[in-house]
Amino acid sequence: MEAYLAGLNDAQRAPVLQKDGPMIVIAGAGSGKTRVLTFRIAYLMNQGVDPFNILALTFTNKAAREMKHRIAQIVGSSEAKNLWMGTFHSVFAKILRFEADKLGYPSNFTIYDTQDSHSVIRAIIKDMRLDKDVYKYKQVYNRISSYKNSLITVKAYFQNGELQEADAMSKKPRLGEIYKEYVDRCFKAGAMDFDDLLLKTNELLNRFPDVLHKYQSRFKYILVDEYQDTNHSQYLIVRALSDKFQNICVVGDDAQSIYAFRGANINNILNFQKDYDDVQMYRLEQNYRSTKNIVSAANSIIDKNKTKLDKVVWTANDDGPKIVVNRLLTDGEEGRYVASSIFENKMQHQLNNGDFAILYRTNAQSRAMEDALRKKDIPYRIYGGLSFYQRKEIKDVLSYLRLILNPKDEEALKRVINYPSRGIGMTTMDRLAIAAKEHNRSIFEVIENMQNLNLNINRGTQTKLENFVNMIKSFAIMNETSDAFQVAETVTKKTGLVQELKKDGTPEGIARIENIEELLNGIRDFVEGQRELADATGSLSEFLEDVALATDLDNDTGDEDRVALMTIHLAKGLEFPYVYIVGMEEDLFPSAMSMNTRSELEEERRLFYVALTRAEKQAYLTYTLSRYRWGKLVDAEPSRFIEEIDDQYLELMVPQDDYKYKPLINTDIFGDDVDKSKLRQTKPKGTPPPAHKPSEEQLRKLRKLKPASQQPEQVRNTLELSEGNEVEHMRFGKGRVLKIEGAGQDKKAEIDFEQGGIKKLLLRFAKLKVLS
DNA sequence: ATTCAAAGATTTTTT
DNA sequence: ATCTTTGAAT
Repeated sequence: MEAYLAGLNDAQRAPVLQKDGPMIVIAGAGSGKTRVLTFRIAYLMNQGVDPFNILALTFTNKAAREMKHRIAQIVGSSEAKNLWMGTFHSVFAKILRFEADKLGYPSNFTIYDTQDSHSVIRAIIKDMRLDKDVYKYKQVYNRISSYKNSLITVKAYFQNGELQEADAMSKKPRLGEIYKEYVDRCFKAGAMDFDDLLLKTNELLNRFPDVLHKYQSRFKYILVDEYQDTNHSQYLIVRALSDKFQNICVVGDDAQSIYAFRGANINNILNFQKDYDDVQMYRLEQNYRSTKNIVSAANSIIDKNKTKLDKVVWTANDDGPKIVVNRLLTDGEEGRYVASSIFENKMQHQLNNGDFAILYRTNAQSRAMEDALRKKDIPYRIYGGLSFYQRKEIKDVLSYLRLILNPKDEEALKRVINYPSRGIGMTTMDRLAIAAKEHNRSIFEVIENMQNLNLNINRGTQTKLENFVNMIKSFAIMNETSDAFQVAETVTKKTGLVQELKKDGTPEGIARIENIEELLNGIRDFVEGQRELADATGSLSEFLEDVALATDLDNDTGDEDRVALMTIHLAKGLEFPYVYIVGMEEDLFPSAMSMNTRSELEEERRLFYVALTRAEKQAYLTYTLSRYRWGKLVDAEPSRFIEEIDDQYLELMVPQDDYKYKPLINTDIFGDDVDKSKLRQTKPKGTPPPAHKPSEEQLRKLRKLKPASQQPEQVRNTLELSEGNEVEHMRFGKGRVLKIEGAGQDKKAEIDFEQGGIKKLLLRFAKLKVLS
């Protein structure tokens, strides 16, 4: 037996050594599942399997890179290079580019990000003259996205009366039309959205048996990480590809399924054994990551969920300190507490910044944490949120680059045709759009053939349009002989983008120029990096593909020592010695939007489970009494999840009783060492105040001095309803569609509560019971 | 066509 | 509180 296998325990070794056949590995948090995957691939290669025949699908590109790296250490880098590894999206984007012509797409198709998709849908809703308050673009997009992830094409949609009825019920009878138009526009623009990358892969494999056969034969061994978070579309791809050899290994943890909102289907993992013959099931239950306290606390939480596989996670590690729970006055104070605590821990235990993570439910919570860390001079890095590539100035540059490769890319065109302004206004664009539709050509092509098309556009504007098209064409010619960096540099110079920002002169403008410079540096690094790879050249198309599918995490070099700030979703798969979970409050975590059904609430609970199990040595939970939301100070109450943890694992730090009654005259009472001169240095604009100083009104609220009659009535719209033996938690409000899931069965109902109110709800609910 | 100010919406989570 | 959209003025 290979020497490296000695580093595995028995449970881990078993799935590594089973070379062939379908298998599922249920891997508890911190049980070394990445190790198993890595060693399994290495073992396969040592057994003579050509890396060319192995496909490994991971959750992030970073995970793929790291795994590849570790495999390279075992089997040698020249061998490891040939492995197919990456996210579903990146792997199948590559395949789709190769096979694009079969589906009628150009091989250099654009990948629309969510922003682009939103913009297309908004345009459609506008063009169809629909009420944008009824047809909210985000809702429409989500709906379309979920159709695509369930493989419901436009055609299938119109054949399915139930779906149409459901959309009509929610007052969107024309959703199908929007869907059709959206798909048409994307196709005409030579663009695929994220969901298309999976949907079109399915289409490719279904419609072309020879293509299916080719990839089936190629991928003799398939491994899927984080299988609990695959959606139906991904599931079908995996099934199709593994059908020939059935050498399929999926790894996952049902307790960590947190992407149902994105279409992930937990049944994929629960039902895996039914999908293949003779499935071997392995369980990894020993946790190597966390202390006993953390593992036990996490177990006590997940125990509250009803839908789960039987699994007992345990650890041989020390007890460790208890989980510290702390109550703070406001989100500002929460930030200061976390920052001080990190500082103290660092001093006391001689730790690095990188040993700490602050996790939160929503991106908006990062602000308070940032402010506090900055004041304490603790370096941090925020992951996710508005990523670098989504910033306006960066998207502008990228749009030019996209247009060079794919002139049909309408979203890119719209973005830059008049930025910097060239005197091409909305009127002109409207006329071009109409002509494009009429002749079934892209706007770019219409401009190219303006002379022959008899457009109602004056001579001067025509010249401007010609100039624009010629500029893009000249870039395209340059692109044939130059690398991504050279092209991008020329674009920023020739288009006048940077000059425009320089003219602006504001600090924001300067920051944007710096961002563009950073982008150029990034492209240069990318080009150099690509040149070291065998099958890459550093071309523009390679760069754009990388950008479209890269996440913040993927770009993390990890060479800087910083505290990590991220949402819990982003933290999946990561681990840190010290973890702070902030904002443990009702309506925030669990989110107010996720309390309608038990399954949603259970997903929130799994999310909390994920958060807690990121911690190796110690976890901290914080909640506040009031928090700024929508610019207002809103009362908060502790999350039910805190109560759900067995008390024996917790250490409750209740602040001194009189704490909140102290007069809040200035920030000094927080014991904060506010150096005001420094604050001015760090804030370029020179305006912002040191800390949130509460207004008189807020003070009253904090001290609860308000007369009872003036206090806003606390709306407690949580209700427990019994149905059979089940108790459902639910919330409702006026005009809100309430989902009710029946106990363990498939009955589902959606009622529109136009009137709201408890009495009415009960009445309506009674009716519902009769109906269902 | 461009710019500026007022009004209005907005917070779940992401490839 | 912040970001986006809309309308009016230039």
